[in-house]
Amino acid sequence: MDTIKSLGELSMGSRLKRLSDMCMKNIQIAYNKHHIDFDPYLFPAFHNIANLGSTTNAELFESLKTSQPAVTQTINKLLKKGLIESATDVTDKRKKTIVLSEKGKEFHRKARPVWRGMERAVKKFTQHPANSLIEHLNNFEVVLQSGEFLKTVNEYIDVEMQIKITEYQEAFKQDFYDLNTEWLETFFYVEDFDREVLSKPHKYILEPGGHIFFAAEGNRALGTVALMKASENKYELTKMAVHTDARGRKIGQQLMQHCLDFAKEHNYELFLYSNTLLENAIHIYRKYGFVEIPVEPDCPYVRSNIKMELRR
Amino acid sequence: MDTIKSLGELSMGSRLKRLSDMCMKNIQIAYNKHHIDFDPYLFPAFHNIANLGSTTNAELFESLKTSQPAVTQTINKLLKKGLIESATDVTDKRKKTIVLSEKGKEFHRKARPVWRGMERAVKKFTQHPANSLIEHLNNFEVVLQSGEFLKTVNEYIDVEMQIKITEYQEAFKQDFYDLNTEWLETFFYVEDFDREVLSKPHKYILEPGGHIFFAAEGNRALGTVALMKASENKYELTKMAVHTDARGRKIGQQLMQHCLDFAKEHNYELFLYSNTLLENAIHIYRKYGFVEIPVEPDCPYVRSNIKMELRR
DNA sequence: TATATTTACATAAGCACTTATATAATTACT
DNA sequence: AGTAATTATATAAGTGCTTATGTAAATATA
Repeated sequence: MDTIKSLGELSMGSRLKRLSDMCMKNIQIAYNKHHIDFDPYLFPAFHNIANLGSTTNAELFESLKTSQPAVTQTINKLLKKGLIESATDVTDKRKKTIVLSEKGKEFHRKARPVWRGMERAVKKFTQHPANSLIEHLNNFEVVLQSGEFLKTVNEYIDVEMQIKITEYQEAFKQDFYDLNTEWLETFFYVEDFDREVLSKPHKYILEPGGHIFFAAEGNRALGTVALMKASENKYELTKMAVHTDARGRKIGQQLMQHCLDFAKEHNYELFLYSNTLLENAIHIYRKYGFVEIPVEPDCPYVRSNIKMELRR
Repeated sequence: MDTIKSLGELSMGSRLKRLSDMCMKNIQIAYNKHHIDFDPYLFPAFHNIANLGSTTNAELFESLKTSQPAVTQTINKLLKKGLIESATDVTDKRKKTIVLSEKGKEFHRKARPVWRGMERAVKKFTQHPANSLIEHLNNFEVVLQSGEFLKTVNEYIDVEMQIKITEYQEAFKQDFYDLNTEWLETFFYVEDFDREVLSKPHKYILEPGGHIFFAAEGNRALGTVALMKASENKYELTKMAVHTDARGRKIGQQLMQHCLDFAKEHNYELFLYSNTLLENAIHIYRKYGFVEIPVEPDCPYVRSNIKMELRR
């Protein structure tokens, strides 16, 4: 027995509200499952701010079609979450200029595949012909209630978040530089020679016969690694870097496995330089079959105090 | 610029909520316009209680598919409005038996044409094929925002509430009795002879060549009037009564106009007995052309102190 | 038969909105 | 130029839901 459903067109308002609640709840669960700290109610406002670049309370009020206090309240929530920043306008002190914070921009990049997954799932269950609005609502409600929608959302998000290892591509040139300098800055410091090599991958890595790979989520590079030719079939595994907000997704290991497969296929012998400070990295190297060998006196990296090679 | 709309499937939750709010607001306006003191949010619960006859908190919880506290809160609102009554169950003191109050039943009868109008309007704008849920929502939102929905709802409600004057019909026999005794009880008292005549309209009015008319809203009689044959072409206008909760809808005047038209067509001369206490009634009689004439000594009604006839 | 568990309903607090109103800063008007 | 009107945003209080928890009555269990 379902009164609201059986009333059909007569309780359209309650019906829409109930469906909205169910929809929001499902989306919230999907966010949680993928460790996205976000609230579905904030989405339209956040998306709008991200799209406009810089906006104001009044502008959001205009495009969100809610009440002006609702906009103020939403802005406050986004501020509290640290996803946006606001400042009083210089020319008009009544206005507040709202922009995404660094955290907000980072979040936006991170959440994009999740949103793509959600959109695809909603479309799957709602983009089909029906003879009335109620019929559409009935259909959608069934998949929301049965858990089928949630299952599909999660599947689609997983697909969208899937990491693919790709060859070097020009679109990722800047990422190659950024990903590497980021961790260098964290653990050591970026030398001029690093900058030179990282900004000219063609000259220093690809043209001499080496390879660069990226771990990409959609069109976003989350990690990289390079194989630099040392001699005829000896290659140095280097320039491995993973984006900080992609930690825990085993991207380093996927890149490593790809290099190993690639090396085996082409009959390459691999070696690498590292530093004992980087315990996690070295742990992974060992796990994948690298063993420590003596560092030669003329080691090219000042920061390296350990050399390893792949035991075949 | 409409962010939520342009996001399409991606902001389905917010979209449904916004539409629900718009829908509820429109319905609320329609209620107000027709002087129905009701809240669209209460509708599913109220309808359920009316349909089940007697129910409990738990039963409503089951069929409304909301949270149990929401049911309690809704029940409290309905109690506050006096539309329902609740009592602790005799066999299980935890339970609360909920039934419509007299006011609730009366309201239910009164609101029925309004609901029919609302349902027809929603169906008009949502019962058509579309290729996706979003398309349906877009279409419905347009008519909600433009005011077209509201206009149609009001029109349809007006049609559903329209009063039609009908000949005597057996289905309204009890209404003929009830409508008349109700006002007699209010102003005077019901005599045995009243009961006799009102319960046997065939014997006392129709068979002697008289007529009975009803003012009906759908299948509900809201008012009645009779023309009793006094002599060959002289008829007494009598038994005029209008339901209390239909006051202000000019039902008395419609019945009166019908009698005048009918009398003219059949070349009847009309007269009536009344009481000067009934100021409003006498005002209307005068307005429609009745003028006071002397009451004969053998006046058949004890309660009448005034006699009027139609100046042709 | 006494205690634990379950059931039916109520209460409290929170959330995302709403309307009504306040508070500044800016613009219009005479 | 000084006051009034308008604009941009904030605050307060209310609404209809939610989840979490409380309370009393009925039922199960030992």
